[in-house]
Amino acid sequence: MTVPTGRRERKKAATRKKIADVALRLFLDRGYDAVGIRDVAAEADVAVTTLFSHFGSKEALVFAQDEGFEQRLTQAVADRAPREPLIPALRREVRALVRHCTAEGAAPVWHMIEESRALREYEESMRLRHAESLAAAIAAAPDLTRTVTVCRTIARFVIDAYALAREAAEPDAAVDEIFRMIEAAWEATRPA
Amino acid sequence: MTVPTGRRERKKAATRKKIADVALRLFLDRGYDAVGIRDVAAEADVAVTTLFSHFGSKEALVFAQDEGFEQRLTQAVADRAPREPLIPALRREVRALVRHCTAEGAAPVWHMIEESRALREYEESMRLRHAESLAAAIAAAPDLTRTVTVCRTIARFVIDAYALAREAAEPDAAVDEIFRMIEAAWEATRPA
DNA sequence: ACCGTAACACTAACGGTTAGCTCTTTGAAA
DNA sequence: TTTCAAAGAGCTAACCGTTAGTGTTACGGT
Repeated sequence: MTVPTGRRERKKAATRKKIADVALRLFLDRGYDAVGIRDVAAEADVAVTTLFSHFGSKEALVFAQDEGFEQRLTQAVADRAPREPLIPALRREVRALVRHCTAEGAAPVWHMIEESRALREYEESMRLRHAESLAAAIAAAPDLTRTVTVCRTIARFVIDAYALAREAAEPDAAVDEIFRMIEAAWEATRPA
Repeated sequence: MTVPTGRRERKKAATRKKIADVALRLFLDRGYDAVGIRDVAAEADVAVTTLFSHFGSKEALVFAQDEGFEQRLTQAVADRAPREPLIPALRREVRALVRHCTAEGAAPVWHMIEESRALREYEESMRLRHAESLAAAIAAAPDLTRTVTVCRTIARFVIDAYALAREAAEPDAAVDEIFRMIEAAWEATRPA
């Protein structure tokens, strides 16, 4: 076992962070499409291949910050207080996530994402992965006995709520409105 | 106004069809990733630029067949019998769509789609567009008075149902199970 | 018969991504 | 301490999807 004080890991993390920071700065500065991978690599003073060893694609550079998004949702399910109902816990977490990305400073980034088709597609694909994780977390909760299909369905609905509320004129109200629907859908699956 | 008997249009349609057919054959034969755009163009005896004037991307070649998917959903909403409730009409249509693509002959194509990351992402993106169209159709129905957010939410749920049922072990049963949830969600939004 | 234009073709390039190989650093076994 | 294997990083060169630029042909409306 290696003690977590690796110097390698620190260097690697530093390189990764530097690339992500440089990339975001350039993208916001000149526009996502106007900045090439080679530009980012040059400005971060790394080789193109190094950049791709840290990030799977150009789009991934933009979403490097919001890692843990996935974890927050699954933990909201797993870390509930005993017997706390599922849907309110998820609503609370989704509201927090929506607030986080409709906050002041985040506006330029989300604007950029909506502008670029590639970034939109990448985020949609990310959301699906998150939905799968969430479905697994719901299925694993010992106090919730539902079919696999129900778990996957509710997970998708929750992710939809996040996506839709973010785009709504009044995000908080939209979260409430959509979660009333999700609550009803969940209740309809209560086993006899 | 032009009479629809143009020879040009027939030729164009023939070229388009030939490209799509050749592409699908090659993809199923050698695998999606192993076949390049230049291969398809050469085999269909057209220039690469011609191919791209008919199809927006390599992925679009695969989905050339299922055009009208979008229309079927929006028409299921618009063409309801007077006072026919929304959700059963949508369930009927979704069931038909799911059956259509879980039928015998379609299996190799869907297998190919699930294998390729690019194709999966493309289809997800397509589904989102379909959800937006469906939301517009629901919002435009004169007998359904709901907020914009509710319309968009229900539309997403319906598209989710389609996607999830397709992957389920028993697609028909999954459609029923998910639509019970959607029905409940929709009822919860009934105005006082 | 004539003209405008839509379809198609060709070349060349751009930009994301990867393969192949080398060099250096680092952590740990000998 | 010395040595070694592996991981990080680099370079070159290429592949592949996609597009711009520029003609050329053939059809349809007048």
